Amino acid sequence: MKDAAPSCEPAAAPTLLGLDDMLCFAAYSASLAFNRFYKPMLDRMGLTYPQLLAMTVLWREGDQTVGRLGERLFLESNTVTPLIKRLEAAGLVTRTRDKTDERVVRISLTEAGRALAAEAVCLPEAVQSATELPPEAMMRLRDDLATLREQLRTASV
Amino acid sequence: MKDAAPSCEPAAAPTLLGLDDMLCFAAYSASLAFNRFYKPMLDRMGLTYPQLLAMTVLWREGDQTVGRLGERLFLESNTVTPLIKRLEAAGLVTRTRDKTDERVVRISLTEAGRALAAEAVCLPEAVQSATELPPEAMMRLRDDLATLREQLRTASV
DNA sequence: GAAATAAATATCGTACACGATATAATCGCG
DNA sequence: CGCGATTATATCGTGTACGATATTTATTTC
Repeated sequence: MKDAAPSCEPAAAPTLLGLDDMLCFAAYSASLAFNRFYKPMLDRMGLTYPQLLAMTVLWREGDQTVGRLGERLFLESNTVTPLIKRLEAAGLVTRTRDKTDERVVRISLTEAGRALAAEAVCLPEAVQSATELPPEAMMRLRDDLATLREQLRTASV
Repeated sequence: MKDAAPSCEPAAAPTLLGLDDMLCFAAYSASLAFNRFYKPMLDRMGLTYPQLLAMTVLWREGDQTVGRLGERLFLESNTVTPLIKRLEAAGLVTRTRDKTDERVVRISLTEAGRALAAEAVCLPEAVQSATELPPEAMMRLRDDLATLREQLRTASV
């Protein structure tokens, strides 16, 4: 049986979990907490958190297309397009149509965008000192979350 | 030294992390993945994901004020108020001003709201079968995320 | 007990997420 | 070559998040 959407057949003794018992809420609230933790630093950089992620891809992996950037961030064009337009309006990236395939929009860093990388290197430091999590524990948590994400992604297809 | 906002003093050898090295991105993308994973089930229930969380608190902990609900979800009134108003419009909750303190809005489940709990019990099952994560591993991941959230929260204050 | 203050909720503007759909360019196939 | 299908990006509407601020009610303080 190949059902696309996860279905519900009540278990033997199904229990209604409390908020603090739910893995999804732990991930949700931790993600929001990261956003708030970064906020003062990102404000100084003139970026939002999703914009930081997009810039990170550009800093580390060079020019991107809208589609490729969406693949990296797990977002669709309806989210990426306006985000990139705001980065363009801020003078951090340029958007140019690919000459050989006019459907593709190529995103490149400007000098200002490249320069901003210098201010981003402190973010991991801040996380490290805030959590005081040993690097190995942090890496394990990160990898566990990445695995979880992939399991949820492949399960819902 | 008691600095409110996390500051940045470049480390000895600061490195610009890649997307997949960042714990914050792991949490962010896992949280989005949960949202997408739940979506088909939540659609059948007529709820969004944050609405499910609010309903979960009401199911498990009874009537709530706007403020108390915000504390549980780590959200402010500017997010909770419109969310609850949509639940009210859907006939799942009622909003009544507290008689003894007219500033307070008390949120209560309607019969329809209470009945919806029956459909929510399958969500943990779906997560379990999608991830095939041993209960102990799931609980550890959940608790690690809760700890991380608290560390980020107290650090940014 | 009236003014200042604080507390609880709500409103507004901006920026995501995302389903649905539109638009435009390229590809595939007869 | 032509035309339907596919691909890449963009647009639109709804629902969060959240900073700033408004509004209403309660509390404090003089």
